[in-house]
Amino acid sequence: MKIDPDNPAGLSVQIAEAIKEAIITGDLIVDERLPSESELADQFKVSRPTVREALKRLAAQSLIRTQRGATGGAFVNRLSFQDAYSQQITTSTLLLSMNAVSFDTACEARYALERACAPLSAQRRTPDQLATMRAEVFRQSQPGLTDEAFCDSDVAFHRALVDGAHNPVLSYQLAGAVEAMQPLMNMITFTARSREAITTLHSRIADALEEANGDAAVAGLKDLEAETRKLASDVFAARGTRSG
Amino acid sequence: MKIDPDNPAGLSVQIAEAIKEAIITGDLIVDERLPSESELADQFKVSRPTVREALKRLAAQSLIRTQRGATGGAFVNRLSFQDAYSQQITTSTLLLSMNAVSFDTACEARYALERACAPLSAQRRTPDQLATMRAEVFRQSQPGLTDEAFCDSDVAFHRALVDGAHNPVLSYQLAGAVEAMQPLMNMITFTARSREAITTLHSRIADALEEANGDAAVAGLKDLEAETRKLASDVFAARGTRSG
DNA sequence: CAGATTTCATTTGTCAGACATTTGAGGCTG
DNA sequence: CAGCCTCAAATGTCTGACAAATGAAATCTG
Repeated sequence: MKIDPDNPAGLSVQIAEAIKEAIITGDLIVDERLPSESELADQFKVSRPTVREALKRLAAQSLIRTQRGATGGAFVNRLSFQDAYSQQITTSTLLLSMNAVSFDTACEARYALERACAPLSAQRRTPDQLATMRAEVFRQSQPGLTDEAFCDSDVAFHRALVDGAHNPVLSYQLAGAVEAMQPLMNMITFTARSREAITTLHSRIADALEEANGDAAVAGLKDLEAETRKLASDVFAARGTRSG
Repeated sequence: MKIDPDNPAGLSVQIAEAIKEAIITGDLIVDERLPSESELADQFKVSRPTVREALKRLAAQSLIRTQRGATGGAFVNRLSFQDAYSQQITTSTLLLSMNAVSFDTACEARYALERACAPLSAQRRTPDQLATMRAEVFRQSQPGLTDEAFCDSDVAFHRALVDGAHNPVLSYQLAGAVEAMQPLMNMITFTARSREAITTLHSRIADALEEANGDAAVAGLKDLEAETRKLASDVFAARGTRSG
């Protein structure tokens, strides 16, 4: 772990990188305690605040956790799927909102990824997950639902579909894609008729998964993608030029 | 932006969350300059080092960038796809290495996601991307290649396939899945015969993309997945029980 | 001697003030 | 007008200090 005081990147950045590297390479293993801030400051020949800034960087990425008290200190954190989810969702949301990603592009990506899950989900979905989807379909058919509630239900439906694949890596990867779409979806006001079309397609997809028919589920998702994109293009067209 | 001094989470965490929220909701827009550290310290009624720790947390997530000098300060950063890539790769790599994700699970996820790209890539891949794939196939067929170089070439091949879909959101999502697999792939020593099988399948997939035949590309990827998993199970079986 | 209580050392969290370094802006000079 | 210089503003870093949390050891009590 060598630190160059003249490196323009900054001392705390270098220290953070060094520790991060040690974690990735396995030099520091999960739940291992790092030296105390004072000891690290001595080792790296810097002051304690500088070390602290480095540790904060790592804590922001859930790479370490800190604990106060006599036996406290910084510990290498086991990155949970839950932590990874939330990081991914934040990153994806910002990426989409800051880079003027078109609705079509995001939509295409989302449904392409979901179609990847569908065959697995058709084989493995639990009765519980199927029930969740049915319940969300029912909720979506209720009149008087706000747009926001409809979108929430939509996310819950798709989440159950993805989780049905029983592959945590897939679920993790898709969490970002599905959730990050929500702000874009919320820009759309759904008419009663368009809601009905979507709900019907959801129902069809649930049927396909119940019958363990992966191909039918994929086909249903394709139709749903087409419907969603058509709906969005209508909305954006009606609003005039501000579709960016 | 209210800060509770008694909140056990810590002041710097609360400040970081408050600013992050302001960025996500759009109260702070891209390239907008935040107040100086001293001003923030006054606003939040905390000391400057505390503000700094909060800013470092945000910088670690590429949410802000800092610049020294007279016109310097902290600016809201436009999260680039490049930044998002590297964050995703780090997160995915750690997630896989720290949670004992089985090779099968990771492999299944990776190929499921790639198959989602294949039909799009078949329609849109540029001649350049096709040439990259051909070049990597050629490189893989060279004798005397180290295992590591073979894996690198494998990643490059699949990267070209994914980028061929010309959907930056898909590329971003898959970067993590493909790259995070590399450490697991590197655990495998490839025999000459298994390399040949993989290279042949790569060639077949490139053919399918050249002919704009998405179905054939998907079929090729399915065979490749089967081959990879068979290969891995053989390797792990040969090594005895330590296949976790 | 066993268990409960108190004290204490360790470590992180926060603060205050200071100096070093970078860097653009404005003024000065030729 | 162009080039150089000075200066102010802001971040980066350091020193030293105190507060708060917390587990462990020492002490007290039955």
